[in-house]
Amino acid sequence: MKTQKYHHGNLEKALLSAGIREAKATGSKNLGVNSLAKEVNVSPMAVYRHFSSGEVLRASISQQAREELARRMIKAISVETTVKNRFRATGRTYIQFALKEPGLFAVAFVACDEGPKREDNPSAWVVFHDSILELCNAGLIEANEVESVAAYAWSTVHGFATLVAGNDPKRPKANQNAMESLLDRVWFGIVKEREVTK
Amino acid sequence: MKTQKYHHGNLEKALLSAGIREAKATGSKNLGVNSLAKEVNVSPMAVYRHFSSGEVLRASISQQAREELARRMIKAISVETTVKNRFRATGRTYIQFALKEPGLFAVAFVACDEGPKREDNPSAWVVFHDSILELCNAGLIEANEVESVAAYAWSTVHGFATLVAGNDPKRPKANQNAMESLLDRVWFGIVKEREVTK
DNA sequence: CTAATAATGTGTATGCTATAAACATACTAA
DNA sequence: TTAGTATGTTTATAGCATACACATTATTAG
Repeated sequence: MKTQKYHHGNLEKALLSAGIREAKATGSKNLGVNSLAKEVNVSPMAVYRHFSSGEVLRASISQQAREELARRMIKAISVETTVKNRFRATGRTYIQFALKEPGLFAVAFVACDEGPKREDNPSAWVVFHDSILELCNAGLIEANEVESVAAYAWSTVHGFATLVAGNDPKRPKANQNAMESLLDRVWFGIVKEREVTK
Repeated sequence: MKTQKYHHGNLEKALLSAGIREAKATGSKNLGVNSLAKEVNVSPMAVYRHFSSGEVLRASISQQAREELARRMIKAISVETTVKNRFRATGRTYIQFALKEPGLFAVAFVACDEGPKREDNPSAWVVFHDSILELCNAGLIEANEVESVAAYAWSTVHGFATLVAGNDPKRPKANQNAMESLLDRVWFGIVKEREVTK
């Protein structure tokens, strides 16, 4: 057996996995080069063969976290049958992600200047935006409203998720009712008076 | 003249001021114990006479930033004459704070576990919440809606501010129109169909 | 007023982190 | 096989937070 072979095999993936594991457990703490290197039984400098800096490593972990969110959104959408429900499912999934995986969520959306700015694949933003284009195609909103609706709905859901995932004592109560009530209000903010007048 | 006196005079306040200055300039970078100590011409260890750790120092700087936001909200409210406009002014001020002072905004709302959790004074949250209680007293929303409206409106405004202050390429356009359009939608999400039916 | 004490500063030492440079090993392709 | 490339390790440097010992000033009690 060559348990301790010189070359790791797939250090890059191992580091990202370790990062995700740590993020789930403790959020953005413990995502340093040294601690992650130790976690995968490799010397700290080995990390730099795969990531040009600790910041870049963390940016990649962050991207992985966002892509995990996007996958959950896609899965949630797939079982819905109406455009309105698909849209709503993206928001619900986003908030539930923050509730179930607060550490991952925190890592996913830290502001980071670094990183090669690769596009997330899949991208939560794209999934979300597409669900709004669907609303437009279905005639529920006007074409010239798409961007403002996107900014509004994304802001609300992201803000709520941030608050419930955080540890602020003033954070909103994070139960199912509060979430659905929020999504109700988002919907009213999107359709404005149209729904009630028609 | 005793320019270089042994005791500083008011090191605590000087450190907080230096922190706010740095935050305005570069956000949460450069808020380390050493760099702030150097900025006020004092040895690093002197900092610990006033803050038990670097984290506590940063938490205090963060609190100062939030209080600055609260003061701007109070000022903005003071010139408005209707409950609706006062409410709207809190949201507008919040977003403009993020636009004009992105570094300060970032520092104000970093999730921090540390710090003695003193109440902000004045508190942006309290100012905002009070403006919603005013909506209730004016009969624009029901008493049992206050908390859900607060969570919703705070989430939307906070989320939008976070996005426009950040450097995400997907961030919403940060112009005056986008902000007012967002505030319009928030209002529809609050009053739902009541305004159009009455 | 003076001496003890508390408050607030400095200097030095330790251990942690990031990362540069040089060297070692393993994989791959001519 | 052997040269070259990819991927590790070791060692060294520099910065940061912070403990500990000591210095200076401010305050307060006798």
